[in-house]
Amino acid sequence: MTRRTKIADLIRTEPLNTEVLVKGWVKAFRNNQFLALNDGSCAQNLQVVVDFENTDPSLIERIKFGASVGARGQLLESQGKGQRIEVKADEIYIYGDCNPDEYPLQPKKQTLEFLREIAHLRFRTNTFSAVFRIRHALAYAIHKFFNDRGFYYLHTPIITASDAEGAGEMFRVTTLPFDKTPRTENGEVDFKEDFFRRSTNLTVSGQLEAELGAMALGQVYTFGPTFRAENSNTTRHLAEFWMIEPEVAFNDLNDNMDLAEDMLRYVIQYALDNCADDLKILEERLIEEEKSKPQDQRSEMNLSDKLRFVVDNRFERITYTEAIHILKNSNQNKKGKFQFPVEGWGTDLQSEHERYLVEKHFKKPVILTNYPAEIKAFYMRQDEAKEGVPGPTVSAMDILFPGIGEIVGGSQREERLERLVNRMREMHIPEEELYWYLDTRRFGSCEHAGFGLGFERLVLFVTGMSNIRDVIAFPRYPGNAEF
RNA sequence: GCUUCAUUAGCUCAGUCGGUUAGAGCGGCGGACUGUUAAUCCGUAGGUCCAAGGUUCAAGUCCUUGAUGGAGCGCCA
Repeated sequence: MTRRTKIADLIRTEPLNTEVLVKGWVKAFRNNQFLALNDGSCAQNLQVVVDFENTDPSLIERIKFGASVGARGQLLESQGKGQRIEVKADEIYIYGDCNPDEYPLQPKKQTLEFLREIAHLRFRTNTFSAVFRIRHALAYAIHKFFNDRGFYYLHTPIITASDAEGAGEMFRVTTLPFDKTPRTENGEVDFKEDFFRRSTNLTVSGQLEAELGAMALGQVYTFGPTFRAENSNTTRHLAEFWMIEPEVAFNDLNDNMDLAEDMLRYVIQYALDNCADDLKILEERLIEEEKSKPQDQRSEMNLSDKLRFVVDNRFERITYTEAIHILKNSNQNKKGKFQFPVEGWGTDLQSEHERYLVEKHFKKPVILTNYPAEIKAFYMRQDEAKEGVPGPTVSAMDILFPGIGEIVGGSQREERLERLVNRMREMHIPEEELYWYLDTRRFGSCEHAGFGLGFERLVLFVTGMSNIRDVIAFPRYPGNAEF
């Protein structure tokens, strides 16, 4: 009995003139004779040559686009031009029929919007199978990067009682009945009756818990799902997404930037080294897409050039204050071409400003640092006053990528108890609720830093896809939790 | 949440100034061909023009409201 071989292995080892058994799905069936088979193990299809004169016609009839089939036969050098090897089938097996009358997928170009509506089937397209193989490779590369550097993978809770993380609206987690919620004497919902005996939510960030781990394990990272109940309708936001959050004791802002930059460069290089075929599929897709765009909107670099460019060049590092200066003096601003004119120091940058810095001015990834304290989170380390900087700043850093915007947000953390508590009071963050966080500053506190990397934004960049809903299997966003 | 664009065959789209019976390509189905590469060739079926209301002699086409989808903005990773 021949054992099944994966197509990727056959293509790699090419065991010519041996009997093989392959199983997969029909991608094309030409001429009643040439069956293109894909089993998901790689981007390439394997050609199976069917001896249509000596095969039961009722069997051949069932070889339809999308059907699950198997073939047993000799692996031979291909007589045709498009491929090196092929299987000359002695036997064809039909495992699952696929009625083309009802099957929504067709062997032709389909819009991403249409495929999103049939996300349960879109894995079967070349584009999405490539995206999800690359997504896997990137996830693996991230674990490898951190593991090789002596980081510990820390699983932080998905359900949290703290709503003080300040990273956005949260989804409530409860087992209380909606029709007759238990009430206290004051008429408020009585969370003492709830599952956890208190109000709980889905996490918006594992950072605070990661900091706790870093204060003993030294270097930790999280890689898990994150939930934001914001009513965000953009190509770069999801209600449920995956985030990587390293946290390192004794690191300062510069170490933090180095770590983030090394990591991004490493994982992108990993994709270049290990996902060439899949990247090629996506690159060709992009080239086709570009053709329908007006000349001035076409990008100068193709996908692999863009990735190599990021790997080969240091990111530009500038302070928020310097960025404001560049923006104010830009021709774009002077000519009034920004929809939002660059205001004075202290307000957050609009995405058109970030895009200008990354895509027009520096033409490479940019790390913006030392933002005004006013517009950043309470836990970020307060900078010493500096000449030429109009107001208090914090040791924050945002990494901006072309086409994506913010891909990483991080900071050196405020390790000085008194400063941290003062800041929390100013920002009305309840100290009692975060006593455990403050304990790290009470006992053996030290300099430390970390950041959050939006995994889907990374996948977006590497795959060259344009909507974040197309780089996660089953996207959750306002009004949509299908599948 | 705001702004804006779209919604016509299974899919992608065309449909002129409001005017007769709404078209194409791909896909499907039937057939031919048989070393093909999104095979090719011939034939064929397929429509609640997103929904409701309105204007008009007449609406796929104009107006109002709503639904869904895209893009941009805000919030951020």
